[in-house]
Amino acid sequence: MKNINPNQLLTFAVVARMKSVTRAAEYLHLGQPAVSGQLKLLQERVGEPLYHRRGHQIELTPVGSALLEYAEKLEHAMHQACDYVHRLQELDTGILRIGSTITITSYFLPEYLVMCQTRFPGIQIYMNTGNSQEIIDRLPELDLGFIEGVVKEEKLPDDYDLIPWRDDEIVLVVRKDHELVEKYPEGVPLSVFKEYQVIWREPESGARQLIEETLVEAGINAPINIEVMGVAGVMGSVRAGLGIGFASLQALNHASPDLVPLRIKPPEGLVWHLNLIAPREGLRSRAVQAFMQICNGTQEQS
Amino acid sequence: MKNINPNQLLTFAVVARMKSVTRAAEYLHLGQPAVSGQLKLLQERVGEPLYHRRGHQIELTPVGSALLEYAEKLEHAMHQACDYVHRLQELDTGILRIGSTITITSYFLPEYLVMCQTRFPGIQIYMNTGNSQEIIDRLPELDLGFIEGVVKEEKLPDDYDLIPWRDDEIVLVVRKDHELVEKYPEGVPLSVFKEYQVIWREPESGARQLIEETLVEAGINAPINIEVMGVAGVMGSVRAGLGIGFASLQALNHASPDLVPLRIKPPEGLVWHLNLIAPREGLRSRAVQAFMQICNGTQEQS
DNA sequence: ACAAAAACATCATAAAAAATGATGATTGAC
DNA sequence: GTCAATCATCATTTTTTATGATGTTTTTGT
Repeated sequence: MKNINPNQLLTFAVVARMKSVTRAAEYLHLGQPAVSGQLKLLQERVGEPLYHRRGHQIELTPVGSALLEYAEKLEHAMHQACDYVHRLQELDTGILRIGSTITITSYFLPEYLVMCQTRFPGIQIYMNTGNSQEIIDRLPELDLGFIEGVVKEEKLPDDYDLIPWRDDEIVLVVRKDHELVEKYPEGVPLSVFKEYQVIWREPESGARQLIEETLVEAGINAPINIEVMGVAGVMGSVRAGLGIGFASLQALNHASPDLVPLRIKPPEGLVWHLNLIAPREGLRSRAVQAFMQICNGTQEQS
Repeated sequence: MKNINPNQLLTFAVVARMKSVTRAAEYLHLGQPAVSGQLKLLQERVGEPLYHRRGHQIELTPVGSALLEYAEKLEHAMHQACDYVHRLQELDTGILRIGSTITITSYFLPEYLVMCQTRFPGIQIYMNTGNSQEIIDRLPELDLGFIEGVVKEEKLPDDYDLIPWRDDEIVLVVRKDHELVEKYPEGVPLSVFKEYQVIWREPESGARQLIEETLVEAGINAPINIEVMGVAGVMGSVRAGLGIGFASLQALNHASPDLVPLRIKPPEGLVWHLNLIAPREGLRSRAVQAFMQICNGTQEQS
């Protein structure tokens, strides 16, 4: 003999509440014989009658009403689950674990995070900051990663894609009164890194790595005397007159006006690419899809 | 698009717990593709992935583990319901609402009630005492009725049957020192009801109705001067010397030895029939079936 | 590093379950 | 007593679910 089927209990709960097979059937968008059949099966499996006809209505036996309590618990649990799924589909809930580098976290992401929170208040966002390698290592626990520069595809878990996001420019950061401002108003040559005291970022910094690669390509060997952690540290040192620094152009937008950006290696400048690491298409949660759309500026409306 | 199916959630719960599709399939006595298919459907309906393969194991996404909580609630509710049904089938639970007349309640049923409680401690018994008519009227709320004498079949709700249970004898009750004891040691004629002061039961009493019918048949017109409620009342009055009474022979078994029974209308005596009113075969709860078997003395062992 | 084994996905097909529509029986109302 | 409403039952069709075979990926053992 077969076991009890949850659907039969759910059907039974509706019938018991409505006290009518016909109305329960309507409620469930089914025909009346379908409901009758389910009830019959349920009673066979329970082994005794759960109700009997009392005129045009239906009356539960004691066993029936005892079973009803369990059926209603089941109904409640089922309702909760459906409700959760529904909220998920409406993006009224969800989790987004983002990993990103210091620079992106500080100067690029905030506006998108705000947009996401505003548009989908139900989505919980967890931020996780680290250098590119750390982010790649933590990918399995992340929904979305943001890094500067390219990563060899084979270094990514292969159900993740590297997707170009935005382009940005690395610029030299100098004090407004620095001689370079007058000397190279259109942009400085790479040689300045050899000729001036440079405030370097930490070795893992994407910006520093780009500069170093570029210098190697140009055959310039620049000494590294001063090294500070983070964009803010560089800016502080530059502002204090310790030397010249470099940073993402975006970072300069919100800096104090006594620092000015100078294009490096004119006329095209030192462009770098910010990339997004996301699960392959089809493996993305709705929250991820939503955030990616926000990042691409192509928001749809609900 | 279809809605979520409880079975899919239950399957998902097992897979998540086992962290393996294959082992979950074994646990559920299904093939592995069946489980894979259910999971696939569930994910389609939820709209995003719930897990991903991580080597040979399975790892839930955040949405997956959130949904798992609901799935486990569902599983728990389902388990409770199945458990209830199972206990029901083992008669470890159940309800028995019995209606019976005063006489049967007091002198016939107790031993069976004790047997039932001993054998099936989980069954709850509710007793309900009233005269035959009251019991018949309350049948819809009862599981089992016990009455004396016959009821016309058409007066019963037609999903109930009248089933002969035991035979009993109505006897005259007199004091040990009463003259009738010596005069009619083998049994008294009906005429004693006319010639002696009789303590009558209330008019609804089955025993009284049987006596009255018998007297009418015999053309004897007996005066009714004293009327008391219940067997115990009759016995008390007889013991006090107020007159003679009548009662079920069974009632005399447990009475004090200063009262003696005398057969009425020898040699066959005044036999009456105790009947049981039960739902039609197939409409009986397991508890009812069990109690009926106890009443018939044909107990099976578990 | 390579082969074998284990775990899961996918597909076409078979089996089982559920829904339907038609019909009959019972009940309550007028 | 007739009519309308409600539920049960049945044969049939539709839908759902499970299966067996096969392919892919990951781990394990040598």
